[in-house]
This record gives sequence, C-alpha cells and structure tokens, in this order.
Amino acid sequence: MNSILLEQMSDQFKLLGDRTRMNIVSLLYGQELCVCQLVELMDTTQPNISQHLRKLKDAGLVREKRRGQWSYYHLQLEDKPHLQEIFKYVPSMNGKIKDKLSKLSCEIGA
Amino acid sequence: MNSILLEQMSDQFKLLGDRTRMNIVSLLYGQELCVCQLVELMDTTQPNISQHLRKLKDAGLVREKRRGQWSYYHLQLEDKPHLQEIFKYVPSMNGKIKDKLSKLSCEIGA
DNA sequence: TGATTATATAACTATGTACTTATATAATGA
DNA sequence: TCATTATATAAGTACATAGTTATATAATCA
Repeated sequence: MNSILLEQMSDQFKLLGDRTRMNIVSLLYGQELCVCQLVELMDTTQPNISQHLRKLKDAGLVREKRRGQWSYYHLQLEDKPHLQEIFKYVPSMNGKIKDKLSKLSCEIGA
Repeated sequence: MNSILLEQMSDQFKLLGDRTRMNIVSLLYGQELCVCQLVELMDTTQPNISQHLRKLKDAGLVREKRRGQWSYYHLQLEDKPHLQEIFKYVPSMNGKIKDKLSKLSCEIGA
C-alpha cells in the first residue's frame, strides 16, 4: 500500500484539526472560491480567513489563482489520496453556497 | 454518502495532528499495546503517553482494557469509516514492534 | 490621479496545549 | 505488611496559535 510519511500526515491533520480551516476546505470541495466569497459564507473576518488560507497554501492543501482583484482558491488533492478518502465523508456544502453568493460581483468559480 | 459531522471530524483530526498521538495510534494499528510497551517503543515519558492516551480515550479513538497491573489500549475504529480509510495509508509498524518488546514481562497483545 | 474594492501582512492578546516533575493510586508478590 | 511495578493525575512552565485591529499592497475604474 502507498504509505505516506507519518509526520507529513500528522501535519496535514493539524491543519484540518482547526474548525475554521476545516470549514474552508469543505467549502472549497467541489468548487473554487475567492476570499470575499469565503468571507460571505463564513462567520469570521477577512484577515482571519486570509491567514488560514496562507497556512493551507504553505502546506500544499490549496492553490491560489489571481484573476483581477480576486484571489481564487481551490483544493489540491491530486497527490493526496488519503485526504481524498476523507472528503468522501465530508457533508457537501454545494447547495447552500450558490444562494448566499448571488449578491457578490465576483464570478462563481468552476 | 455517509457524511460525518464536520465539527466531529475536525476534533478527531486535531488529535491526530499531534505527532506523539499520531505515533501512538500508528503503533496501535494492528495490535493492542499496554502503556509500558508504548513507553518502550516511543521516545518520551510515561506520564506524557498516559495523558495522550487519556485524550484519545475521551474522544473514543481508543479503548482500554486492564489486565492485572497492565492497561492495554486498542484502536476503536469500527464506527469511524473515514479514519479507517486513513490508516490504510499509515506505514505499518508491526515489524519493528516485536523485536523491541522482547525484554518486557507483559504479554504481547493480539 | 484619486477613490474604491479585494486581499495580504503585521503586531498584539488571549487562550490552548504539550511536556516535565512530582506524587497518588493500584496491582502484585515476597 | 512492605517493596516493587504499572499507571494515572496534578501542578507548573514554555510555547504555539487563533482571532482581532490596524495597516499595507494591489487591482480596478471614475
């Protein structure tokens, strides 16, 4: 079986062990979202979200693509099969997302 | 898909996000071990291990069975399919364990 | 250019927590 | 009963970190 370095797994779990970050990645599962969309969807401040995104990005869990003034983030799980397995058990947020974002001027990502 | 409460998953990941605890559970994957065996296998003190085991036990990740003066701990994953998936990717420790424990008086668990 | 919007960073505070040391509890056996 | 071994708990310390507030950077558009 493809085993992953224990320390690396533990570090990744530490990131998911914070509810704000777990919330972020669960929202990013299935679509990319920009920071202002995450701010709209979550109950915290923009700097807080940006700082968590930074940590997720440093660990390679998400990637950023800037389009104009917006920074879109998406999950990067291709090389992380163990995390892919986990997300099969994460409740889908896709339904709730589109309703809440209709008033924003940025586009809704793919 | 059987989705699990996001907060619950995050709390479990927080436990696995500590390397000492991740080490403990990886050693318990496949066999039960008592505290003194974990002390022998790991590079830390008995109180430290006991305190981590307490947290894992409180969260329902491990169970304890006392036999004589020894407390044996084993993983409790039957009702946690998402964690079962993860452990498929954890490198097996079984080989290294039996060598190191030969000098101890407690039995080697099933 | 200046105003506005989006995002990132920095500094600070408050809280959480891993680990250590010391000690208590519990079981065993002489 | 007393000594020994195994484990748990308690108290203290040092460090990590989540969140806030203030500010900087960057892009857009009038």
